[in-house]
Amino acid sequence: MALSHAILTALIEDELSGYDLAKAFETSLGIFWQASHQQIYQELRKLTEKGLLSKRQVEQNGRPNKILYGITVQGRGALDSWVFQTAKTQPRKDELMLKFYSLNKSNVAHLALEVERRREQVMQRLYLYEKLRRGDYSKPEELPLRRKGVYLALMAGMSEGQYFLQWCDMALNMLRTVEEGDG
Amino acid sequence: MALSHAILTALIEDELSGYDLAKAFETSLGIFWQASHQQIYQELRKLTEKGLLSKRQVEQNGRPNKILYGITVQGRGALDSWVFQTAKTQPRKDELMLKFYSLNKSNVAHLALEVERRREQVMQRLYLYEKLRRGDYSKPEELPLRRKGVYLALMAGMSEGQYFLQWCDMALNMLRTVEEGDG
DNA sequence: CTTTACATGTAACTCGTTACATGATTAA
DNA sequence: TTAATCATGTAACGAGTTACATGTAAAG
Repeated sequence: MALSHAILTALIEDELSGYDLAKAFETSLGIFWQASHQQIYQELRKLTEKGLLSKRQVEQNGRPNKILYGITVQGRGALDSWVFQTAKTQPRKDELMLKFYSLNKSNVAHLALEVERRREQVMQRLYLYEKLRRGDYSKPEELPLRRKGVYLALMAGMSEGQYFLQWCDMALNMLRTVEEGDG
Repeated sequence: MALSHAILTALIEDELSGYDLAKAFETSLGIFWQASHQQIYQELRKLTEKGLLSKRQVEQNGRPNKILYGITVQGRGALDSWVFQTAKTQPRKDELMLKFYSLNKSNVAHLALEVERRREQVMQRLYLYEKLRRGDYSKPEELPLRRKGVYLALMAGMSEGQYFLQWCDMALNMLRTVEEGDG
């Protein structure tokens, strides 16, 4: 049930459209939560029906009109009490890692390729996070409290990425040694 | 659709029951994939219907009879070709990290507590992984190829856990400073 | 002329969780 | 006698993905 809370979280400081939210899930919010626009629009409807969000149409010229959603008083209440509920450990799933349990002579080259591809993706994410860090989060000590929280999430995302890059290098080394030795 | 492949993966070397599989998802396989027994039994039925698994009853005395599942020739084929399909990046979701975007004076103490609890859970996982590493994976160079793959997954799980412990320490430090400063 | 960005939705389906359901054996 | 381990399932619901559906404007 955390998508609803992720959306409420995104609306703490600004009113956003469904489209804006979809982008937010690709950037800063996206460090630890993602959602497709299809999921977002359905959830926005539910949250509005429950009175946790308000909506208003915004006319635009040269562009499609949009609907801006804002968090209501009840919405803030729901978000605040959610923070106090104990989060259960998020299951960690990764298809690529699962594939390594099937490592054999015929797929070792392919898996090396997939690791390289994934390494590239993680590098791009890290580049994005680094821009955020240098931008709004360059002086963490001086940030208001809420932003310090976002900073901590950003740091978690960055160090996870950095460890992954190190793992990639080790794995690629091992895979190449195996390929040469067997190949 | 990866649960089916996770199950096939677990059966590469041994025949296992649904119950055994549930345990496997809590230990070595569980590093990067988890599933409940309810999910497992349903998936076993589907895989058997598709001819990717075979099953046989095993009579036991003093214990309930069990059903052992084994991978069929078609099952191995499906697993092998799955490895060659490009894995899409697994979305990374974490409710606890999401909560940090709502950090404020009234919840800072609670979030510190949740971080401590999570730290403890991760420590326990690391302890389990360390036992595995010292056991079957103490000499990675000498492992057969498939086991080298499992070793790499294990290393990924371990370094992810270790980064997380470091992050916890940094986060707890920051949260305590804030509590003192504001409290 | 083609792609990207802007903008919002529905329908069908699959995946995953929670609750329900049962029952024997062993260790504390 | 209480909890843990062994052992297998169904039903209902909620979460998430994929496919379908439409249309304008700006940039290359």
